[in-house]
Amino acid sequence: MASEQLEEYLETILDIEEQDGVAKTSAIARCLKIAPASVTEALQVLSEKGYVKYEPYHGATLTEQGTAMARKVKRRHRLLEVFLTDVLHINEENVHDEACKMEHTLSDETECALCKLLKAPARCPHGSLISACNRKVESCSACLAESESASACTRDEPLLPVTSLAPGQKGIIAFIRGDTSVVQRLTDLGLTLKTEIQLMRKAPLHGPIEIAVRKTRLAIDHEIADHIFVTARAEKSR
Amino acid sequence: MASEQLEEYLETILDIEEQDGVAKTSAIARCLKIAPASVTEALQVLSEKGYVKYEPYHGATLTEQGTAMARKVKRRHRLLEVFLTDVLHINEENVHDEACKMEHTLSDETECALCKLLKAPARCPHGSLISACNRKVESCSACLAESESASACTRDEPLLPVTSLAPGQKGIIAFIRGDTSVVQRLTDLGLTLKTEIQLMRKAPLHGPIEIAVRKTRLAIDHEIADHIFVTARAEKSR
DNA sequence: TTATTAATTTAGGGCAACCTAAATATGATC
DNA sequence: GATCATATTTAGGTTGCCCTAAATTAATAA
Repeated sequence: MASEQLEEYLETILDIEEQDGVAKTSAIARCLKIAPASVTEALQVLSEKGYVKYEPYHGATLTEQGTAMARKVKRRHRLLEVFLTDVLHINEENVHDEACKMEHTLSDETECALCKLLKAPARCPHGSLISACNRKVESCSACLAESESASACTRDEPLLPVTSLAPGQKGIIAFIRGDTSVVQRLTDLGLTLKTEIQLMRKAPLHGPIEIAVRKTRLAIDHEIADHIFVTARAEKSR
Repeated sequence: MASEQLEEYLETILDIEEQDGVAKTSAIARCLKIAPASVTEALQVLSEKGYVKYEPYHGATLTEQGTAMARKVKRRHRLLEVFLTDVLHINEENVHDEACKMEHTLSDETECALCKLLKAPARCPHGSLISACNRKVESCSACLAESESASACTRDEPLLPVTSLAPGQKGIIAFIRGDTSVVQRLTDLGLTLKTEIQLMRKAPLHGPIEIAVRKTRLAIDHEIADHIFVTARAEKSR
């Protein structure tokens, strides 16, 4: 597990990476308001710990492990934002900072309980997608059925929101965010677990996306798409 | 403001002080699982910052400022415990540790919002009394009336739970925990704001307490007593 | 291709919190 | 009142994370 500060670095690197492809020292320094020299040090540590691939003078990119960790923290951050906004009605301008402080102290169990309380929200108050949790479940019904916040196996393969696929890219549906009603709605469209789907086209700015399922094409709203998560490769059956 | 670690020390010192009168180095070290030498260092820092009165070789006691800070953190801890238990249904054995981590990252605004959400609970799941907040309000109605979590003036005089008075000690009712219905109930008993009351006798183990109001004596349940807070001295009118 | 500029890293330090080992004070006992 | 066990503090060291200043590398322009 990384320290709170390293988690903060990972989150920032994820953000920058998503925009620029690679996180340069100066960009990280600017985001975190930390001297570039300190960032270099941190990158060396993160690299040793296996969270980033760091090429001196050429910036850093997250490893698989680093991406997973960064996404986990981001998920917590966004869940907290939803909680602070919808449940506690905290002033909008304080929500981000407050979530930033709290995100590092949330256990898996509490994260899961919070997710249940908020009914597995898809987006944070600022409209960013909340990633799937890393419990090995097929839909949120599994969580909602639990009376207590039990611990479950964690996923061994990373889950991608279908909207993050590149046009032409294929994925296997592996998790549906929501309860049985959402699962049912998707089933009606032919979107069931383990089905291979291909993303055809994405309308910009949260518009509908066009996908291909079993040679059928369909366009789905992003509100629905936000509930579909895929694995990039087919699940190995052994 | 003290660091998270110093807050942790203050909380511990409060606990020990309430039991033993003075917090010895070794007792603090034992509670926090930290080497005694490190505790000495921390006490020196806390003393410099004005949070404790520290007599080398004789332990430390909280100053007024230190007590206020320690109580504030404790209040947050207990509110969080109520939240984790009643709202999130976190496993009992994890509640304390989780609250311990979160208590340091809670802003005044969030604390207040949480208090409203939980309807100003009087006790944590382990039965310890939750202290009053430090907003300058006469009862919880003032908070509940706010649509947003506004910031308010803070109290300049510390508030004591009536149950913490020593037999014979007097106090002035300064805050009633609860909404108008609680205030009404207490008014019916003659317990209104600014009234001087004297604690006569305390039954052990959360039993009823006997108080004197305007020459009348009455016995009140601890469930009711938990809602009455007093200031030790009469308010200065200027 | 070389020179300059800008980004980055290295060097050298500081501070907060922790540690262990050694020194010292306290309080109880004879 | 001296002695001894125990508690406490001081000394000296480590780690994490930050800083500034100096050195180095990479990118760009002449």
